[in-house]
Amino acid sequence: MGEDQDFKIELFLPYLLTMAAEETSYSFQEEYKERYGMLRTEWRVLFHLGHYGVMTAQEICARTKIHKTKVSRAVQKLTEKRFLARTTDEDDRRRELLQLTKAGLEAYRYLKKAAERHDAALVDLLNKKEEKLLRKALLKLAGLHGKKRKKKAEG
Amino acid sequence: MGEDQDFKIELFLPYLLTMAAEETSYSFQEEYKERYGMLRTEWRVLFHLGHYGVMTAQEICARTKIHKTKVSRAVQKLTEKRFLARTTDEDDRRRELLQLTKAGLEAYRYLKKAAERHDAALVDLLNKKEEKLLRKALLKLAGLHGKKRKKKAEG
DNA sequence: CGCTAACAGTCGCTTTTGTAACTAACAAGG
DNA sequence: CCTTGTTAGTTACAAAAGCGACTGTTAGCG
Repeated sequence: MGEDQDFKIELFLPYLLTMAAEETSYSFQEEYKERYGMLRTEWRVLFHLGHYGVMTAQEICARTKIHKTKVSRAVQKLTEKRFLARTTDEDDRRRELLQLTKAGLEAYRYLKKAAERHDAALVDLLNKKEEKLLRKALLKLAGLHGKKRKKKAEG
Repeated sequence: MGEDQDFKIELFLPYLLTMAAEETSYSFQEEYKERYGMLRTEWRVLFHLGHYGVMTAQEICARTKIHKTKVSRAVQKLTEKRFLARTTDEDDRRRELLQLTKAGLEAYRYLKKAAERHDAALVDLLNKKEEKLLRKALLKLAGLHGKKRKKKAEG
């Protein structure tokens, strides 16, 4: 028992990714939590709206892979905070067009800058080659890569 | 509004890491969830005990950075499942020595193999260089690279 | 039209987490 | 021995996530 030499959990990719994600998210999380009382999903929704402009909840779901109930609740919270405004799409009354308010846009700009700072601090731990390959590999693993998946020759 | 070209959330490391972690954890999660009704923390505790042998909850906390209440609850669940046995350390009656039962050890062996399979499938998406640098970079970002374990016999 | 299916988004309930306060055991100084 | 402080682990309660079922709207089809 103990100390098998073969397979260590510390090198298991999902484990390693989770650890790295939690570790690196922590300090940035403080910013949006303390300054704006936001949760992670709220920050993500805010960021997407700031970045892409008007979107529906469904489009945010598709892009982030966050479940629709979670997005729905984040949109509620952001609305309460007066960071976003919702209007029914008159061409399809099921849809709601989401858009940041002025205050939301300000928060977005502030947090974007903060994110850039945090990202730079992290990149600082790596060398150029590592950074480049890391982002590339992560895009692949996250399934956010353009369909570059190699298909296995099937029978 | 929309489409700034400078900074994309998709390239923000904490975001990318979280996405990759969630994506890659999903399929493996099914295994321990469906087969053993385990939660993620339970699997991690099980794995550490299987890998390192007898440990206390506190040692698991230190190694995994999981909060002690979460570990405590995972230990409870694993005990209910008869996957681990606890004995008070008579040299320090605050401490509890945790050890896998036979059933726990079986589950550990099964899940370790499953983890190896999942890891291999992920590595398959990358090339050799990417894989090597990815793990190295992740260890750094996760703050786990300090502990270079010696090959010395276990003591 | 009237029916059924699909979709956008919300609500309610249960499970999990986070946080702080708690118990019990040790340790060190007087 | 007592006091005070620290550590291992648990418990209680509130916040958040997960998941199914619900409302209202559109789309397709006979």
